[in-house]
Amino acid sequence: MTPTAAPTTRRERQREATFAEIVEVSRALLREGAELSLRAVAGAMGMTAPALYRYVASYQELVDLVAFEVDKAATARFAVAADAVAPDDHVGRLLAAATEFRRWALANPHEFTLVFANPVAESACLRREMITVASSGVLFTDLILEVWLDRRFPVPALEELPESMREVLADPLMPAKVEKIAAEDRGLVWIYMQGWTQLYGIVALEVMGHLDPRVIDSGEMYLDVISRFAPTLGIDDAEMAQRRVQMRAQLALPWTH
Amino acid sequence: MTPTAAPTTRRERQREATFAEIVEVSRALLREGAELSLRAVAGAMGMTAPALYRYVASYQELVDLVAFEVDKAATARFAVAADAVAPDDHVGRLLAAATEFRRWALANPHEFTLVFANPVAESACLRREMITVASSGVLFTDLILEVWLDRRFPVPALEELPESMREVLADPLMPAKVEKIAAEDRGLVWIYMQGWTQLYGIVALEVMGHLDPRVIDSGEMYLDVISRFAPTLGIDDAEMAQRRVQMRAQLALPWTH
DNA sequence: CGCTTTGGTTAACACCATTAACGGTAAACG
DNA sequence: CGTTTACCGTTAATGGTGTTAACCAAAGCG
Repeated sequence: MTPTAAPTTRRERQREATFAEIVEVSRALLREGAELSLRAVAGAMGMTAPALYRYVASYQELVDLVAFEVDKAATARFAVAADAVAPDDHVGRLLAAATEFRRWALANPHEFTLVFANPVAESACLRREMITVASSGVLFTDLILEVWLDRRFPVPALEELPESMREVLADPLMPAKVEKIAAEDRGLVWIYMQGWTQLYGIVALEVMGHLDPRVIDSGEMYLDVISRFAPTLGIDDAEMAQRRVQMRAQLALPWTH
Repeated sequence: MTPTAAPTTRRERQREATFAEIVEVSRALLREGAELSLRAVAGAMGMTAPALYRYVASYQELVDLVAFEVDKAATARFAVAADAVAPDDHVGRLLAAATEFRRWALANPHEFTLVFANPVAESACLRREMITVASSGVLFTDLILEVWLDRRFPVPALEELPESMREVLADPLMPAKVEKIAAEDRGLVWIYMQGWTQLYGIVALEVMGHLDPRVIDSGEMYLDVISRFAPTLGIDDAEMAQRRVQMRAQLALPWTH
């Protein structure tokens, strides 16, 4: 999947195999509710804890690694949700991915917390760099770009943006895939950040439970957030009303308990 | 502060004293970066860990207790920030409190995470009930009510709200202080939830670091979120432009490192 | 074949929450 | 006032965590 070079030698092949197994077992562990621990991971693959230190430098590094992989796997789910929509319905694809993001987060709070509610400032540079290429980030930037290429909704000019943001938009750290966007259209990245803030906010709030449980279950606040942001993406009220009824179908939560 | 009854007897007085000390020491511990642990707390007050079980049932209960107290203390800071504004400038007071919320969160990520990024679903009922009377919640509902009593910005009628929300607004679980609001004006609670979602979203995102660091430092995205929500509170663009320059002064972060 | 590197082991350390058994002291009661 | 009792602390022990050190076997390589 991610061949850093040519892993020709047998040693390196086996090494990467067990490395992959470590991450995979870790994911399986916290998918079934257990919490990540070196001993548990090692035990699940017939090893003892200190052996893992031949592969990861510390527990935190394992967490970062798993977080990265979980993000990748989750993003794949968002993508299939988007691809279930007609390919020329770009707004529908974006909304489907967003709704699947919420659904996934509520169904897998552990994973969500691991990836999105773990302070990255404390983690090493490793995590920092990983986030700049976070799969979920590039997916959503892609989907928004897709919508914009279709609808050409107004995008703020660089001049009307906060001064300190211009250099950031010129070379954003966060996702990537910005090269596709012309310099004068970089205001689109600002809109992406706005949207990501909105989506992250409501989903994190719901996952953390800092909202009336009934509001969470109904998903109405989520729909409201999306609806209020819709005009920014060139979606008028009439269209959004229709989109809402579509989205409600996808809102249902597969409660695992 | 919270006399459940008459703590006349000497025993009960001393008991509540050490109880208060436990919470206080806990707060001091994680304020200086260390993380909460029964041993650390006990050690800091010249005791051994098992002794704490005379006061708290479990580690989780201590965490909940401390979280509640941290929220109370932080809310006090938000309140003084609001009170530093002219008492008839209700919007100014609300914005000052919100900005102080962000500043506090970024300066004390540990505390913020403890209070606002801890999944409450997993905690016992204790935590659940506490959140329904969370200090920060009642402060912000009060401030918004204050603005509304002054400006009477439009509030959605119950009929135009999502159907499932009506009973929630009639008797919301989250903050409190809803009794002040007439039944036909309960749409105001919906607006409060919208605003809280916005504020929580951007602040949590910044604290967790899932945003370009330069964007966080500048605070521009925070200002943008507030600005986009302003019209809902009856703040027009011209006024908000003025408010922004006021807010930038308060934005500066007292980095402790 | 011998040497080295790699990948595992066990033992140990320091920390954590939690429980059980015990003791002293101070309040409460007759 | 004396006795009892309940409270508040202790130490000891259990089982969990990440992490390091010392050691050892096997695979790779000259």
